[in-house]
Amino acid sequence: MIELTQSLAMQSAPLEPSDGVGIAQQLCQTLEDDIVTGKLPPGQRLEEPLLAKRFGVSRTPVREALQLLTASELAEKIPNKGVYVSLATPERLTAMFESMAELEGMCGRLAAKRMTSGERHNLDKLHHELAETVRLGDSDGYETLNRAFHNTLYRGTHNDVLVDVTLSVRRRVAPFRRVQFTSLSRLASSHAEHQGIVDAILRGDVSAAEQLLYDHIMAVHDISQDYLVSLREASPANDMPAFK
Amino acid sequence: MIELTQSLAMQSAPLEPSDGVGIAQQLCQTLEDDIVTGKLPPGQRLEEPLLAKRFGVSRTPVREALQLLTASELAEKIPNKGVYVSLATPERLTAMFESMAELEGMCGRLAAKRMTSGERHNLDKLHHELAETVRLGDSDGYETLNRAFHNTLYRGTHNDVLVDVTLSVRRRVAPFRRVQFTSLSRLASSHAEHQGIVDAILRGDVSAAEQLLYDHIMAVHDISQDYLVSLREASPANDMPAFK
DNA sequence: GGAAATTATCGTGTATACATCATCTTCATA
DNA sequence: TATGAAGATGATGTATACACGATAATTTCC
Repeated sequence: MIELTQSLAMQSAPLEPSDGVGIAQQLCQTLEDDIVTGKLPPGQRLEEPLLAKRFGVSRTPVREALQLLTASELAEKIPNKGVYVSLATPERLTAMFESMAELEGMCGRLAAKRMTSGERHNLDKLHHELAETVRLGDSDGYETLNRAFHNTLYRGTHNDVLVDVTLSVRRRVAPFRRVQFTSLSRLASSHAEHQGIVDAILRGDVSAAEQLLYDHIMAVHDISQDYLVSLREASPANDMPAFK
Repeated sequence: MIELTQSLAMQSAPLEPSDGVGIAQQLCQTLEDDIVTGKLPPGQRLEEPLLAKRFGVSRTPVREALQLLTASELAEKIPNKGVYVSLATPERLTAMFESMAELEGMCGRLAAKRMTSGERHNLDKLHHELAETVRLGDSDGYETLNRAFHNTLYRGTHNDVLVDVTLSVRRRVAPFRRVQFTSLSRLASSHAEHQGIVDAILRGDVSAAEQLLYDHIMAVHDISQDYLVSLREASPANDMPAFK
């Protein structure tokens, strides 16, 4: 737990206030990245004074950033108790995965119906670029391109609201989905699943696209479930207070 | 526009700081109600100093409340420009309705599969209570019970995340969905549609439940679209600045 | 007289200070 | 020695003050 506290207390990037937008947004982005990448594990407490010191700003933008995180369900705010990185229960993780799978399936069905030929081509192109990262065993590269792959699918629905909703759920599951990329064999099977999805989209098979995407998401469920259990067992998360 | 400014400037409820929770949450709830009920029309600007004066609090909780509104997409925050009640474009309204319809259909499908007999009984009971409000022409009562009816459906999925997502989208469309209840004939047809939905749920017909709920939501689309157009034509909303 | 530049005003973004609440520690008493 | 209460400590919730940026009006110059 010491190293975690250190990582919170350590001075970080200068965070120039005269950037494109406010400091709070930058803070939120930074914290979000740290949460998704696991630097800030689920259950970790986020104290305003520490973060303020770390980034060399006052408490106000920190508060705002924490509020943004809370709004996107990446963190939990407990009145008079503090803010904590969200730590899901196994049941809630299952619920998140099922929702994600349903949403991806929905997007796939609509995308298979509505994507322009240009969009379909882009998807296929990303799929081939992903093949290269699999061959190299480049899990970081795969993760990045995989995100772009799915984003392309979402946007293929031509429904901005649906894109927003899907992205918000994906952000919530991201900290738990991420572990799949540590396994090279999972990388390969993920890519194999993509193949079927791309085929279905290209031939406009709405049912197949929906079903394959649903399965594609649920395939990661068990892996993440194990990861979550290990987190809840041996982590500083156990001192996370419950709601009253 | 004068009456709008007045409604913003007028002193309101005392807003005791020692309530159950923080002032910001109360503020957010109040503003949300005002937005949904149309007291604050889409496009209306929300200025921190005005709201602070109105509620007799400082700018800090006001800022927090506006941020919460922004997070739930009920308001838009434009850097260095202010916060405005969200005013959808016709395209975005269509996207919202389609998303809502897809989500309701999804919930209906899962609910038809998973609801306990007790839950199915509750749904049927609510349906009969709704019949009474239709007979009386009580549109306010219908709106309240209708909300409970759909909530019961969502919870029937036994998936908390899906419930959250669906509720968040419903909040976003609420200001535009609401106009349907002003027409008594729409009240009657809405209830007639519920009949088919309840039947499908009770007999566990997942496909019918999904399809009927999709149609049930989309039936309101045209009405709301007309309402939106009338809003955008004759409202102070036109001075709402665009993103840059 | 018109257009452009400058200044004044207003609102947001950030920082600092104060008040309130919760928790932890300590000391006294049974 | 154990238990409970009271004070100390620290974090959150709120309020006030200052800085920056934008917009609009006025003035000046062409």
